[in-house]
Amino acid sequence: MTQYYGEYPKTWVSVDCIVFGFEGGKLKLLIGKRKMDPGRGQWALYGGFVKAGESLDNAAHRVLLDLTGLDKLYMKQVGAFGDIDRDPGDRVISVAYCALINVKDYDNTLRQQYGAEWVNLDELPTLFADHNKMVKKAITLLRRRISSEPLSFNLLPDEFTLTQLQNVYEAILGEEIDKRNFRKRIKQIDFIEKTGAIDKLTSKRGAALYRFNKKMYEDDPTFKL
Amino acid sequence: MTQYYGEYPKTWVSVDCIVFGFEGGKLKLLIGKRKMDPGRGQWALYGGFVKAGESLDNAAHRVLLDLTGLDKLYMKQVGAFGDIDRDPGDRVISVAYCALINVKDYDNTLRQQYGAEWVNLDELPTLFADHNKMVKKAITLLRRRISSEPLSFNLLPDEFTLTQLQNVYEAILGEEIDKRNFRKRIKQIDFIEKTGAIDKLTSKRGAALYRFNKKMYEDDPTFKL
DNA sequence: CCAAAAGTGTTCCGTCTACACCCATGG
DNA sequence: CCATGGGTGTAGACGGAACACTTTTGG
Repeated sequence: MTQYYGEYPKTWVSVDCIVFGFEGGKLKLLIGKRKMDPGRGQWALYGGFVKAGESLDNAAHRVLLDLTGLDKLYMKQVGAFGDIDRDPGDRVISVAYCALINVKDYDNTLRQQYGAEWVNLDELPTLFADHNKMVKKAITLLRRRISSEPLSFNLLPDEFTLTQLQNVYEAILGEEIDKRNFRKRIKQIDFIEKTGAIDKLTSKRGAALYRFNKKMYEDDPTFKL
Repeated sequence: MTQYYGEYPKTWVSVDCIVFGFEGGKLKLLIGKRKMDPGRGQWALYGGFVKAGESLDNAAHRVLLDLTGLDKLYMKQVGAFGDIDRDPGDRVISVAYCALINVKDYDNTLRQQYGAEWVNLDELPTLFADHNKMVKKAITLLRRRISSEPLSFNLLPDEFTLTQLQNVYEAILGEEIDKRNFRKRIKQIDFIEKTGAIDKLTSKRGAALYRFNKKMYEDDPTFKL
């Protein structure tokens, strides 16, 4: 059957999905109770074993769909975690993936069906195996990338106010940003465009709604916030 | 034997080592002819399968030592490559690692013994499988990290001239840097210290030698070049 | 009428950039 | 004596940081 590598040992390889969400000015993480031994019932990232016929990227998408119903997310690899004892069950190499969504885009009924929970990042419980380590690395990457990649828009509805956008940046960077400076910088960015619509939900006065123009971004993907 | 995950499929997992070197103002890559089918005789990164009892990090170090004699290098994970057809032999997931050394620190006799070759990065041949893709990603990471991590010193002898240091930056960033501005910035960095010695090899006048003070760096690892 | 969030400019300071000449010496 | 690489300072532009008040309107 195997032509070439038959003599070499194989290993279990899994993927774990780190799904960040945003709501109420806070960054959250999607976790669930582990449904498998060992560690059954423990809080954990959504993960599963990689099948023979699927790429790592595909495995990450499949696992997330199977376990949470979430589909078609933009996912980015965080890295491979390969310590011998990282998994208490057996030697498993795991590749972590990271995704960002707006909490409201994940239907609550669906979420409950799957038993998924949003928890504030600053109130994160101890997770199964080395999952906390994975989350930590994902946040580091996120912080590094937020100012040069248009990631924030994944965490917001299609139309958003500048205050919401600023909240995302503050949540990810973990520090306050001056409102006037922030808005000044946003104005210079062509691919964040005013829609003309007004949001009346969050304030009495109403706030202008903006939109991320993907086409315009792809034409000129250079910016610095 | 296996307690928990017996029903799940296993996969071959390998590590591939990207070793960058620096010499004569150029960034180089260490490659060798593949000694295994398929692809025997093709240029390739140094790689090998991960054993049951070793972590990914350990596997990377072992493979490099076994195949090149290089030991105790600082290695950083580049990422996991998991496309189904990335390896023409069979389905293998590979984790790429990256290291930096000074070409002169790799004894030439040893190098020839192992059949390793330094090739200029801008004259890189087509490598086995997706190894070119790995190298590309490693360079991207390197560029991103060079200005906030003291990586450059791995590519130089213990004592180096400022011109050499500048050459490293230029080779990695792929652009020319103004000499005066570069030296001005270096002067502000405490952990790059003048040794007092003079290098008379590369110029008639002689150039002051500098050294990376690791302790000082660890005391205050914040800098920006 | 007042609480709550939206919106708006200017000044200052530090940082980055551009730029050209003299120095020391081995051959 | 000259070719080669080493070493040095300044002025102007630019960008980031600090900072406070007015507007709108629902309740």
